[in-house]
Amino acid sequence: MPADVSLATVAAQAGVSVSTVSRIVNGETRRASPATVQRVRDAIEAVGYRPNPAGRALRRGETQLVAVLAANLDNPAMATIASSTEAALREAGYVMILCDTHDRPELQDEYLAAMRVQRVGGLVMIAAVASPGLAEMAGAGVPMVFVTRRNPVGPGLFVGIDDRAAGAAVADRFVAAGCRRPAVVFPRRGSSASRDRVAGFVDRLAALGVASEAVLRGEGDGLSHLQVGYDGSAALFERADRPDAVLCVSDQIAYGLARRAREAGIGIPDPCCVVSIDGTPLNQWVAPWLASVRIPYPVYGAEIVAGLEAIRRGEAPAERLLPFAFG
Amino acid sequence: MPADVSLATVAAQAGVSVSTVSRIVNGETRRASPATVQRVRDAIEAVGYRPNPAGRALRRGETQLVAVLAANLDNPAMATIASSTEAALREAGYVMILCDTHDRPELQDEYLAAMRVQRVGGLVMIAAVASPGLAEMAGAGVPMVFVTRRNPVGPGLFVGIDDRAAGAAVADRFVAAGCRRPAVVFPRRGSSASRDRVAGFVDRLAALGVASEAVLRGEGDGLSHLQVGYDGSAALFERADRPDAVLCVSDQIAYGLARRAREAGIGIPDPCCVVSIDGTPLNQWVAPWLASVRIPYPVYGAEIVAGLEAIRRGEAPAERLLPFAFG
DNA sequence: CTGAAAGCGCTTACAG
DNA sequence: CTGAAAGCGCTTACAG
Repeated sequence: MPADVSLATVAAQAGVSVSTVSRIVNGETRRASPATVQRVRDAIEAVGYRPNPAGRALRRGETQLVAVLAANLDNPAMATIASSTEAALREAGYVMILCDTHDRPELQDEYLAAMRVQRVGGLVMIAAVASPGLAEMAGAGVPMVFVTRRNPVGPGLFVGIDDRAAGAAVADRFVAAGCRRPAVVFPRRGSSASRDRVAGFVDRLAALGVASEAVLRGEGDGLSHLQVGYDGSAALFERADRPDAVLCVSDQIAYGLARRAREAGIGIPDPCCVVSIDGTPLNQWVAPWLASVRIPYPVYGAEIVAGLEAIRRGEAPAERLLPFAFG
Repeated sequence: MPADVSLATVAAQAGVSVSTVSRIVNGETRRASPATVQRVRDAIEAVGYRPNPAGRALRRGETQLVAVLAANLDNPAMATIASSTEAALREAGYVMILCDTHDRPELQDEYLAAMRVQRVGGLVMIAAVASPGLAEMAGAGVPMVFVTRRNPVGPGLFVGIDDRAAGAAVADRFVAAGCRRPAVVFPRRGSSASRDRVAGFVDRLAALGVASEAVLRGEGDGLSHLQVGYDGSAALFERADRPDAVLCVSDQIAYGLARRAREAGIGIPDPCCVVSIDGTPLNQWVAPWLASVRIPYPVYGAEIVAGLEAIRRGEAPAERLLPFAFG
């Protein structure tokens, strides 16, 4: 229905000027008489008017578009964040542009530049990677929020969990369960999130009397956490003194580890229990043997949008740490 | 870098009019002298000019935006399609807007209307549902392609596989393997894809001597195929004459069935072998017991964009059926 | 081969 | 309380 109805159409229908209609469309109602407001609203309704975003964007120098740059949409956790962000943005009147950077700095920069040209009203970086353009962008005045991973090249609003605390919680559980040989599997070229989870785990174990050197570490390379888990756990399972409890810093790493365990004939959770940090719903279906720290990804969207709007209002960007829990 | 550089900036720099610059930017080079073309190109380079999409959209009445409406981004197959579509669109100079309809007609219509207002240059419907607005949209002249599910309310360009043939291929395999009690699990309120897979399976079995009545059917409700598999397989496993071979019309249904089998203490693939249609990479990691017909989702993106551009060129929309294979 | 001008739809000082 | 006018950046007949 809206296609050729412009402000002018409404103005003609209501018998007022386009200026007046524009003001009312934008909520500037107190400067108009109640009768006019009503007449204009009726006219809008009657002709089915919806503002043309191009006209508005041209004038304002900014669109209702918000770009989400995600490192890897094939990762279910990121797909869930993207999905919840989409819903929250829509709710708030924005439209989501989605870009998959494949964790590659050049591609991230290419997108960043393209989104600048598009005059997006905000930028959501899910697992951002360090890149020249990222630093530049921060200075451009576009509201930006960093999800899951902190801004690798500067300050910035962060939405995520307390990663150190999550790692520590797993350490507590292992010790409480009487595990004797804890291990952790993580990506070698890790993000702030991975690193913090590992550090929180190791530090808490140390505080509880397990020396850092006694904690086995399995590192894997590559973008795919499935592969990281598979590769990173290989050495652990070949040892004579195998671990009896392994922390995987993501669900996908746990899936990769499970495949390795299967091939090595090692049972999970007995004799080796596995805990991951993510807690994606899929676990219950395909990995019932897996215990997890559950991250509330479905609520990330709302937090991200709230953060974006806080920046837009000029508030000082404060971290938004969400609660996690075993489950 | 581009932010306040407009056609006028370039024109001043090159010492020509904006008309001339505009033409050259748009590839209209043969009407200009080679010297001018060169001068303008240098100027563009020098000032880092990139056309402002808002100005262009306002003038042309159409943007470089293409909207992808997906029924459920939490479904890995759809996430993979979305991801490959994003890459192909970017390659072709478009920008992807992503919307999650949650398989709900009202939400789909809301998005359709919003995308119309945005003046998107194309619409990609991944698993579209029937809705009033969908029929309307077809008449609006926006290029549209239907992925996975055919247009439920009319004609339209389809990108997918030959679903009947995929079902039939599974029937062939079951018969060749000497299975005696085949079954199929599918969503009760299914799409064209589900229905065709089931029909292809049943018809081929009939042709091979297994009467349609002898094929056990498990149906499940709801949007989640995980749940569909869990619910739909319950009755199958309670029977005295349990199936020895089950076709699940999607990977997720197979995951759901597996959970049920686990709880019922039934082994897979022995005594009951399971085949699904999807063949997502995750299978190898979390469901090594699962055989699949593999659908080449990573190439969907390129096909979708090719289809969009064919429509745009005014070609008659022909189906684009992609090859599938066991693996 | 090139440029001046109109107009896409919107917002916003400014004048009244 | 309301409107005329300018201008955001672009494209495209039209004139030369």
